[in-house]
Amino acid sequence: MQKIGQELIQHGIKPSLIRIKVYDYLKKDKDHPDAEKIFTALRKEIPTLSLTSVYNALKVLTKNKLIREIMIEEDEIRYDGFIEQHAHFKCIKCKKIFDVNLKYKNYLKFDELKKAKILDEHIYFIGICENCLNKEIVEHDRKNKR
Amino acid sequence: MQKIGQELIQHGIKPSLIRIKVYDYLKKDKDHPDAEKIFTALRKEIPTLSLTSVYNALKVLTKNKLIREIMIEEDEIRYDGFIEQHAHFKCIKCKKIFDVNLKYKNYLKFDELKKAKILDEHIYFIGICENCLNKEIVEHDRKNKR
DNA sequence: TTTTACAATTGTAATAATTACAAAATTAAA
DNA sequence: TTTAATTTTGTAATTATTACAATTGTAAAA
Repeated sequence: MQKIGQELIQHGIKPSLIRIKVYDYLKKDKDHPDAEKIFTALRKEIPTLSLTSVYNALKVLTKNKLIREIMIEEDEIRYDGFIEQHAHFKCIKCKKIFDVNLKYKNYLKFDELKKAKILDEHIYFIGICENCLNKEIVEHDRKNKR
Repeated sequence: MQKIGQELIQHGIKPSLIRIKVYDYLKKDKDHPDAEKIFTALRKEIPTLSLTSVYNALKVLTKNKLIREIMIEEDEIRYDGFIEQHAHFKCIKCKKIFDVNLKYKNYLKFDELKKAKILDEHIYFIGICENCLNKEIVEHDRKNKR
């Protein structure tokens, strides 16, 4: 908690309670939550909390590169408390986003990007996760049972 | 034009005028337009065209994998008439999306995805393109000129 | 050709996540 | 303590996309 405050300061962010709590929450919830989920969770501790404040905190944290926005399907922004290079997999059934470890090459060697300034990069997959696939099989068997 | 109709049929899409025109437009406009831009362009030929119809056509084409949706910044869907594997680079200044040729390995070997069903994958970069970088330099020089 | 059925198109209204903005509260500085 | 600056809150606005019902168009059957 104290340590998180330090981390914010090191990244040029004034460590207000909300910012600390939002960042702390993102470090603990590995499911890549959206603003609403963070809001609902933190409201239990901070009853006066507003959704706008959560968005504000997320914006500041993103701008200072402590967290990352994940845009996969267009109707929501999800947030990731870890900025180390990794990819994502989003299940279209359960909407969960999973981390995917990915040690890939430095793409900057590609001609088209040589003279551009790269600020961010993202790799993601969309599909159906193992768990939801199994559910589908069970469902299918149930319908065709004799 | 006839050929495009054939292509739709081959992908199980009934080749209506709007669907043909939308797909044809996407094949020609390499700037990865959004629905609005397509609508504005095609309206000149088809005065009765509605924006909803453009969205409908784009949905059908996407579902049948003739085109691809590109979600990079959360406030818009851009469309790509080419489904061959490639990445994108979006400039945050001019909002253009560029193609990036990318011959990368088959990621499916990664453990996390072994048992999942992958339907789609996407790689993109965000930054400032060469052209906009140059503009910034010019602007900077102009301010500091002696 | 007429009838019928079905699919495509249109127009309007709804949706909903995010942002804008101004007022209130809090914190830091003088 | 007073003042200034920043953070937080609440409400309203924004806006791309979707839902939906009505209309139009198309193609097959009689």
